[in-house]
Amino acid sequence: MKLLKSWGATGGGLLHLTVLLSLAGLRVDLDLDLYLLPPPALLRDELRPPGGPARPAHALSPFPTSGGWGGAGPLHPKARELDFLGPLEGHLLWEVRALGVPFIPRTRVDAWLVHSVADRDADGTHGLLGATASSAGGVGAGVDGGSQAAPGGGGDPLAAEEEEEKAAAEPTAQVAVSGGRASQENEVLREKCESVARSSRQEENETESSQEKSLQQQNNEDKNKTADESDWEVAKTTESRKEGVSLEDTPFQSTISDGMNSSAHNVNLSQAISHDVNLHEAMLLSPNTFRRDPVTRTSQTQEPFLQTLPGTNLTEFHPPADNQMRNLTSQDLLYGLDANIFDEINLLSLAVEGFDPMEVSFQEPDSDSGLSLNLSHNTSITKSNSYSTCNEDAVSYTSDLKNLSGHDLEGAVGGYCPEHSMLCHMDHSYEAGFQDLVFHNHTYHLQPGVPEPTSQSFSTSGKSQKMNRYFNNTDKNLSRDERRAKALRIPFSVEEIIRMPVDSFNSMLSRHYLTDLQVSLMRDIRRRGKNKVAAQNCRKRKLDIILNLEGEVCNLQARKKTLEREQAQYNKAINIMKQKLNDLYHVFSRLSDDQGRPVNPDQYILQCSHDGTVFIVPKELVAPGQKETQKGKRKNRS
DNA sequence: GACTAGTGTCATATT
DNA sequence: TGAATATGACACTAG
Repeated sequence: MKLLKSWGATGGGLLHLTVLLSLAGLRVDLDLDLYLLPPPALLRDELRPPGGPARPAHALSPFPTSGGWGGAGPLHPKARELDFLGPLEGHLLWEVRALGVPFIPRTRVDAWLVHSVADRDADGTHGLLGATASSAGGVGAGVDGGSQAAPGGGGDPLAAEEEEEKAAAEPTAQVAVSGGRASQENEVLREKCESVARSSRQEENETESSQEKSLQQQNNEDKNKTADESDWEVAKTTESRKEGVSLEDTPFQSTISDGMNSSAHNVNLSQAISHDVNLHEAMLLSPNTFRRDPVTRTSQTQEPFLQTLPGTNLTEFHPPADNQMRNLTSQDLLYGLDANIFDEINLLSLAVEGFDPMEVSFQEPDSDSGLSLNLSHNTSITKSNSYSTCNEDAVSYTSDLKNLSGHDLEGAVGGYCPEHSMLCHMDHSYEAGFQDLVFHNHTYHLQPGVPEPTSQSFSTSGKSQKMNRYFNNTDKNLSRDERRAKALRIPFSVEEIIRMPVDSFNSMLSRHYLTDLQVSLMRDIRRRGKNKVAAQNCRKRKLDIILNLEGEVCNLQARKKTLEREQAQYNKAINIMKQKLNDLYHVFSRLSDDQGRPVNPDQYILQCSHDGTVFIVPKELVAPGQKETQKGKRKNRS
């Protein structure tokens, strides 16, 4: 459904914003023509009902108010720094609020918007998430909300309370509150809404026609839907002509509000929706519902809710790719603005004041690390029942849902989680564990099988086992550190964290806005990663040393064998030499002189010449040195 | 079920 | 002094 709003009377430059709204698994494309408004005071005077009371002071946001809307809501923390939303934040808030429909945040800016608008609804009677319709077709509510905090905005607080009570009690009468000058603008607005709604319905009808061809089973449902849409169109047109445009008065709005606040999702909810059903968003929306109503949470299941969406082919549902979703949010929401700025904002939002990534952490089911940060963040659903009482939590909560659902896990670590649709099939016991996971577990890893004693984490229940299995299945291809990094939304890959030089690592830590927890985890990842590599190298080195030692032993054994062989050969040669000498001595003993007498060995010696000739020489003819040599030889022979 | 190899991690020492 | 590296010890897992 596309709605077009324009503030013709207020004039100004045209700023076209396309806001992607998601409602109970229904994606609602809202085209907003926002004109740069005149100064807030002028706008308040122009749009506020004549004599309309300002909102009571107790409903003011605790956040610092912006200058753009005169206290309409808190500035995005990064908006203060970048000053990009100064002229826009109030307008955008107003537009979102004016729709009176649940707004599923996709980006930090979205979360902040939801948070801001919810904060503005501090009285608890309004709000985007499951709140009842804003008063006076949103116009009055928005203006009043903007004027309530305006310096010198005037108005009686008591009267404002009465007005709000009256509006809560008589929603239909709220239109009259915005009468007067606003009625003329409503008339113009109504015409534009009708024209855009017609074109939108035409597109939807075309889509339905295509689906009817392929999905014959849904024919009846589509026909009913078309009929219902016609009825809704007639009713809306008639009602609008009677009372002016009031988005909240449409069946769509009322149904949405009812659906958000209770388990009843009647058929009207599907009347104004497209067939592009996002089950993941439906899942995301469901916790909002049971978050507001725990009783309903336990009694309501997801599937019946989905089954109440006629024309929705759940079996053929294909969740949109995450990049598509991101494109839709980053482009549609901030269309016309510098995307780089908002990319930076999304990155910077990691360090947004009040946003604690630990809130999105989960218990590591299979980690054997003993490191436990044991942060004690008491953010809980019970505290978030009223967004106006837990502002920071509101932002964190929306972020948590995005994160855990896999939608916003597409950072450098982990990437897009294609299994996010699995969440849509979880029963509520699972969701309860999911809830515990989000809001009670503040450790990012834990000894496997060892329940966290101080945590109400899901690890201590059957739900937690389901959750563990889910994460094990979902991230089983990821390392523990990768899962941890993904849980903490660290915008760097584990490989980068480990591999980059220390200078680059430190500069990276200083350049980016990272929480202490993220920095700590990154350092742990880096330390563990390097130690892992070191351990691998160490083991490899140890193995190499062992192998080298084994090779050395083999070499030494071979050397020993060689030496033994050489020794044997030498011994053999020595024995041969001995044998020759013995033989020679035996010949020498048989020698005789010229008279035939045996030669006395004590008087003669054998002397070898250089040419091998052996002479028998009398000892008295041999030099003293030669005599000693001959004596030694004789001793050896003996 | 015991055993073993491989691996991750931590604590500590060394560079 | 801090970071990187090396290594022993322990726990866990898979075969």
